[in-house]
This record gives sequence, structure tokens and C-alpha cells, in this order.
Amino acid sequence: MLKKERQAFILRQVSLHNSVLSADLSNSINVSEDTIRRDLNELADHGKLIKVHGGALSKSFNSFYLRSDVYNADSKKIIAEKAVSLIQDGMFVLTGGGTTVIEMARMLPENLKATFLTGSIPAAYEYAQHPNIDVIFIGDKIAKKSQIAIGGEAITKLKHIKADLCFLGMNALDMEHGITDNDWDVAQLKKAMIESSSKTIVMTISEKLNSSQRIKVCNIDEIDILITELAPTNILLEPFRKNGITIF
Amino acid sequence: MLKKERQAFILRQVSLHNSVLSADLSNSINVSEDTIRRDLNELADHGKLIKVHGGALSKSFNSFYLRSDVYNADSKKIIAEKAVSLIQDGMFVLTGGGTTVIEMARMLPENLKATFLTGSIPAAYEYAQHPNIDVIFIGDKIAKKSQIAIGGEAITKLKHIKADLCFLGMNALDMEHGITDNDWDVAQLKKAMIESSSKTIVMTISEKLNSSQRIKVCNIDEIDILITELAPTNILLEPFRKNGITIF
DNA sequence: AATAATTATGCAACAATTTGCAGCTTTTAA
DNA sequence: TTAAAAGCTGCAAATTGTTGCATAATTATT
Repeated sequence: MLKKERQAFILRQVSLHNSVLSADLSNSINVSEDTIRRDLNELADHGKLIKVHGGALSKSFNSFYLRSDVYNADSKKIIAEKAVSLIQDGMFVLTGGGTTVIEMARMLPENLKATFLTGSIPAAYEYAQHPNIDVIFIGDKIAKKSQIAIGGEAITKLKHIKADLCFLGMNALDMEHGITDNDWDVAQLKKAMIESSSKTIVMTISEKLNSSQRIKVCNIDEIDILITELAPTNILLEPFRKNGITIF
Repeated sequence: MLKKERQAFILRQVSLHNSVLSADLSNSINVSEDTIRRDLNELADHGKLIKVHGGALSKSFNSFYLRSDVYNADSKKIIAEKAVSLIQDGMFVLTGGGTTVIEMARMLPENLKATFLTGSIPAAYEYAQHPNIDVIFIGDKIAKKSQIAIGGEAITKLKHIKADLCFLGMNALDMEHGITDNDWDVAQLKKAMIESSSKTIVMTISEKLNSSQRIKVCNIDEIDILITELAPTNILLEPFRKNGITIF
């Protein structure tokens, strides 16, 4: 096998699997690992792949994980836009405090007149900036990590409220486990928020679909509307639609 | 799995869920927690995430509130420094929400352990950032102008509270009219706050001394301590000292 | 075609990196 | 204050890399 063939083979493997191990290549081509290493170094020098300890990575793989910030921000803006379109004048809107919610708060149209209820400091801050929105803060004791109000007081107060819409950003969502979270207090609060609203709207980027965490919030069937950055027709969302959830 | 892949996976988890636990990662990737910890430290060194005890946080999750320049920032910093020195571990501290209070919130020493009560969204946000401070938010309906909670609910809640210190930023202060304000709701709230605290500390830049506004909050004699940017011996402050107010 | 020059490959010894573990310290939460 | 969880440090084992060198393969030149 010629050197060029070998390197072509390596490149194909990399683009196929996103990563290769020197040992595997050495095995499948029957050359010493030294040769493989030299090939990898050469290809890396020419910018064809990224050499790492033990093997190599595809370049696209690497750039993917480097720009994940921007990528997510875009998704969240798409989600926020869809969410905003559901809010109408005069509504009582209950929201959580995730980054997606914040994004939505910033996109609320200036002329919207509504009342927003939240237990999140950052969210309340955004709502308070808005010229025509009334803000009601729920609860008193603030959890440092999540910067939202937690505990019995907040939940008690929620029980006396009936909002039209409830917007929740989600950490994890899957058909089997429903909505799950990794913080007990937050989970309790979300549960109470869902019960205090006529409609529950879950916002999440598609990558959080089909993942789960330790603490259960509620079952899939408590969700009325699901908003992701994907087109509503996307195949990934099909199982949720089949369970009676409206997809936006 | 290559080290870089693993770290990419970690970054993805962090950007997805905003936080990760070392133990969870160790489980899902099947490497020791030591390795995870080393990865997290490495990623933190490169500024890709924020390492915390037990796991890591997404970097983009923090910092919504941007530091804007405020009028007379220098004077307010001097005032804030003096104010901070009055707070001791374990105290219950009630505060308003002016720019001076925000400045004070930012200067609280890291190791201070205290409970702060406030009806101001920006103040609550600052307190929530602090590692050792418990935050209790007072009230529910938020006034747009001042971004503080107003109304009967807040005042009722204040009646059930007895704080050690009450820090108030003031709009106007003069010997004859006492503390005055230009917003009825805010004045009511300040009144209630003063009544709910053992000691009332008024913070104001000197140019607001000897000015008055339309709505009365309280008389001079309800003030225990007055903090300005001036030296305590300044002639301007003499009349207040003579009225039994401690000057800082 | 023969030979010299260049390049590629494998080997071996040594260097560096990575990883898990054990003992001990620090932090956290009750 | 105390017990559990997490972190740190040093260390050892395994894996991976590097370098120099000998040998084989390829190319160029006469």
C-alpha cells in the first residue's frame, strides 16, 4: 500500500468516525504505529486533521465543539421568537428563569401589555425593563445557584395563582422519564408552576431531547406545547406530537 | 475515547444543562472522577467553563447585569465602603434599591455570611451573586420605575420582619422636613423598612443634603447613622450630629 | 541497467502523557 | 460541630511519542 493511499484511507476513516486511534489504524493497515503516527503528523501539518495523543480527530468535529456557544445562542433566539408569538395582550404569564426564558424576555415586543410572574431574579430584571409589562415576583428566599426563589413560600404562593401560560426552559426531556431536572428545589417549583397554569409550554434546544436527569418534574402528558429550534415537522419531534403535544 | 473527545463531550453537557456533576460525568464516560476533575480543571484553565466544588458550570450562564456607569460613582463607592464596614457576620440586613445600595452590594467581602432582605430586583441580583449571602426577596408586585416591590403585600411582609440594619439610599434629606421622596409607594415602603429595623442607616451623596421633596418618609430623629462621601468632621454634617445622628 | 541519492519504514531505547489509586486535606451540608 | 463528599498530591503502571539509526524501497542520474 502506497503512502498516499494509506493517508487517503486514514482521512476517510477520520471523516467517517470523527476520530481514529493510532493502534486501530496500525492494525487495519498492517504497518507500524510509528508509520501511522508519522502519517498523522504529516496530515496534521497540512491541516487535514487534528492530531491528539493516541490518535487524531476530524477538523469538523473540533470546530463543532469550539463554537457551541454561538450555535446554542442562535437556537435559543429561534425558540424565543416562537415563544413570544404565543403571548397576547392581557395574558398572565408565568415563567421560569433559564437562559432561554431570558432570551424570550428580551424579545418581547414593546407594545405588548401583559403581566409576567416569575421567581427568577434575572428574568424579573428583564421584565422590569419593559415599558408595558407588569411584573410580579413570586416567593422570597432565593437559591444562589439558580437565582430563583425556592421553597414552601414560593410554592404556596403559586397555588393561589392561575396563569394563562407557563413558559419553562428545560434541562432534560424524554418520552420515558418526562421532564427531569438535577436540582430538587427547582423541580418542585417547576411542578408547582405547571399546576398553576392553563397551558404549559416547554422550551428546549433539540439536543436536550431524549436526555434525562435525576429528579422528575412531570410526565410528558402534562406538556401542552413544545418549542424547539427545529422545524415542527422534524422527525425528532414526531414521538412528542403523537403523544398529543402541540409542536411549534 | 480520546481525551479531547471526552472534553468535548463534557463541554457539550455543560452547554446543554448549564451545570454538570463530576460523579455523573464519571459514570457516563466510565473514567475515574480524578480524570474528570483533571479535565474540568484543564477546561477551566482555558476559560471554557467554570469549575466549582463537585462539578462545573457553563460560563455563559452568569453575568446578565452589566455594570453601567452611574452618576457620582466615586462618591458612591466611598459611601459603599463605609457602609460595608458596618455589617457583621450573621446579621439580618434590610436594604432598598438605589445605586448606592447596588454599589455596596458589589463591595461585600467574600467571606461575609449574612442574610439580606430587599425588595429591589437589581439589589437582589447582586446579593444572589455572593457566595455566602442568603437573599430574601420582599414583596411581589414590582414598580417599573424603581424596580422595587411596592404595595400592601410588601409592607405587610415587612411588618413581620425585624432586621438588624436597614440601609437606605436617599433622594433628599434636610433638617426641617426629614427624609422625603417623590414617589408615594416608595415612601411608604421606606417608612415600613425603617420601622422593621433596629438601626436605620441613611446613605446619600452630600449634594442631596438640605434638599427636600414632596412626600415625607420620616423625621430626622428616626435615623441612627448617616453616611456620606464627606469626612465625618465636615461642617456640613454638624447639624445632623447635633441631632443625635452618628456620622460615618 | 547500474549506481548514487533520496525517501520511507521499522526497531529499540528513552521520554512524555495519561490514568487510576491511596492517603491525606479541604469543603460542604446537616 | 461533625460526617460525608470532593479535592489534592505523589506515585506507579500503561500507553503513547520521540529520536537516532539501520534497512528497505523508490527515484534520479549517468
